Amino acid sequence: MTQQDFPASPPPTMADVATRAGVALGTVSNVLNAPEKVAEATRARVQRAIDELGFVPNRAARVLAAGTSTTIGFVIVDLANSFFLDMARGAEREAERQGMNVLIGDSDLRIEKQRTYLRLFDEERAAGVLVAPHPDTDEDVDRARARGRRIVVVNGHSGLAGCSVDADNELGGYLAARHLIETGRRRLLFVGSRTGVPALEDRARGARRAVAETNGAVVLSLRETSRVRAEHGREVGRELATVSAGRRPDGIVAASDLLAVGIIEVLLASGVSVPAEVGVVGYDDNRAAWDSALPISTVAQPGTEMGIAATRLLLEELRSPQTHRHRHIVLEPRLVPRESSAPANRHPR
Amino acid sequence: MTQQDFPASPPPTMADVATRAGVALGTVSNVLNAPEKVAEATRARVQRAIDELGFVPNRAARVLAAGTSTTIGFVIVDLANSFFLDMARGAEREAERQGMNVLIGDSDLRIEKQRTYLRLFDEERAAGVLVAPHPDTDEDVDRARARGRRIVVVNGHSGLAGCSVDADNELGGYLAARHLIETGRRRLLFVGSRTGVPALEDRARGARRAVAETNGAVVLSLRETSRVRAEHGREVGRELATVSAGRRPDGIVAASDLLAVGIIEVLLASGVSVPAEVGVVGYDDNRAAWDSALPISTVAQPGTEMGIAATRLLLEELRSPQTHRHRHIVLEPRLVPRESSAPANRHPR
DNA sequence: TTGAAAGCGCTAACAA
DNA sequence: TTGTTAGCGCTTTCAA
Repeated sequence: MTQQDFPASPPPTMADVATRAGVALGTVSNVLNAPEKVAEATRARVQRAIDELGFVPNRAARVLAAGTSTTIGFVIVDLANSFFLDMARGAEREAERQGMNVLIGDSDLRIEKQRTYLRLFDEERAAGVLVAPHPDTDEDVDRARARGRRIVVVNGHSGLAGCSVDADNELGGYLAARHLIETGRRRLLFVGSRTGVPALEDRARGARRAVAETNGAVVLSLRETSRVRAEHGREVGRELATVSAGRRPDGIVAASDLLAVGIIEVLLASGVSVPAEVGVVGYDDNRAAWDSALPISTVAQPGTEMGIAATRLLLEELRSPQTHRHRHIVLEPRLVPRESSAPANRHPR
Repeated sequence: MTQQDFPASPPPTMADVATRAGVALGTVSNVLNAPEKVAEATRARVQRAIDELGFVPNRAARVLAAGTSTTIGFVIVDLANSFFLDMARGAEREAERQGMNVLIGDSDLRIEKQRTYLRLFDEERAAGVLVAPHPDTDEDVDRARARGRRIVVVNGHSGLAGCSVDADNELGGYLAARHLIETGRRRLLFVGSRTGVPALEDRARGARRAVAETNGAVVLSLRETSRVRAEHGREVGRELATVSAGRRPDGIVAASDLLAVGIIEVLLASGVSVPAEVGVVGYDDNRAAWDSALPISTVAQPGTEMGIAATRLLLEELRSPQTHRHRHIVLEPRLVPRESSAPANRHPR
């Protein structure tokens, strides 16, 4: 275990391999890219030279010469949210199946970092790009698309000039609200609505539809929040705790699990019983929200499926650019009932 | 919003920019890489041409010509484990500070995928590579290093010929065991030991040290498991549930949070009270383990700091290859006491 | 300060 | 089946 490294000699090139194997440069290239064009004996000899030299082809040169890459970039708004990680998993699985690689850039909720990675993949001439975008901006994606980059937007905003894959947020909101209604709640509150964020608007709309189906037996109000993290939930929780029980909502649809966590935390601390007095349903089935002492009912998003679908769309577009028509795929979420919305007539724990 | 894309004309090159701006190719390159060498008027003219054309430099060509890249690859064994995600976050933050980019390859616990990504970054001639490796293999990393690739191993195995950053697992095991002893436990069990996995051996050794300090007042036994996921914990839990209370361990150090989750789940379901009868401490502070109804005490790993340290080591090595001496950095974990190990004389909830 | 030209390592078309 | 060669788009001398 000596400290001395091998001298940093430049890595061997194809020319080195060719010399060593006593063949022409093009033959080495063929051994790598079209082995069937090379006689078995030659192939073996070249392969030996490759192994002996530890030759690793230079991808930059390959991309430059061939003008194509096998790398797909995935720009992800927030890897800590397991919904997005599921997408990445799905994308990688599908890409691998089709002989491509996925590299992940984590925007970490920052618009500048999203821009940085979009730009990076653009400069690298990635075959194509998947983006789970920051909610507050389309422009970077639009700009890259205008420059001819192939981009599929996952969980983004519709109406863009390209393929996209989304979850059915209207249905998710509907499922959550209907579940609360079915478990006996009559005064619903949707927390986390925000005009201008289509996903949240859709969820609120779905909740409204479920309420409308009751023909007035159930009422719904909306509460905006600036963001959808736990701290914003706590703020809402504090408000609710001051309301008299008779006027307080008895069913809450939160726009995210973390929001739900915050609300529940404060309610419980204030002596309001969840789910007996107030039922709460979150959104995302975020693993980071499983923190809560009380398991949170939630609407699980089809993350893995979305990643797979997006990758398929992208590869389809890359492989037949002329016949390709942009598509907009919508996948369905799934209600996951847990403790936080258990029926009021049941005694939890 | 027409379906018609812009015709897929090839992206503009530096030559196009040069022509449009009426300057030479090299001048455009200088505007991008050494603006101070170009007269202001020329610079502005070139910049205008760049903007008008929507020129994005081709990184493959740049890497090829310059022989250097600004991209760092990070091969991560399991992104779903928030410990590793924290490392990625740390690495990105530090890399960004130093003008580099980090791209993530998720091995997803599979050795072949780790190999694929190592190879990919090698082919791309990434400036350097960070690896949080799969526990069962060094060889791929060793091989790449032998070929002269600069690699820093994070949370890996020591004794490798290069820089590395690790958490102090011995200390972690010590902290967990001492905490249990201080909260009144006398018969400790370390679950998840496995010979051949240094991190786990170290934690067990730390636990042993804490017990040794009691001069016989506390005893420790070890229980191996094949893996450290929740299912393996459940198996152990079932065994413990059949043991009479007087002979059962009253303090458990689990090698992972998920292991702890599984153990606790079965114990509670079997009527064994946690933490009153058995105190449990997990390891990792994994967000995915916050699922548990009972918040798990744990040893939190310094993930972010490890990512930062690893990136610093890598960049230091890249920037001064000759004077560089490999280093092995060890960072300290931190005990996070929660419900699962609350003192026996306290009545939880 | 700007321009011209020689590669960087590879692919692919064509010749032998 | 194998060899030859012209680029791919950029950086980087070296001259002008």
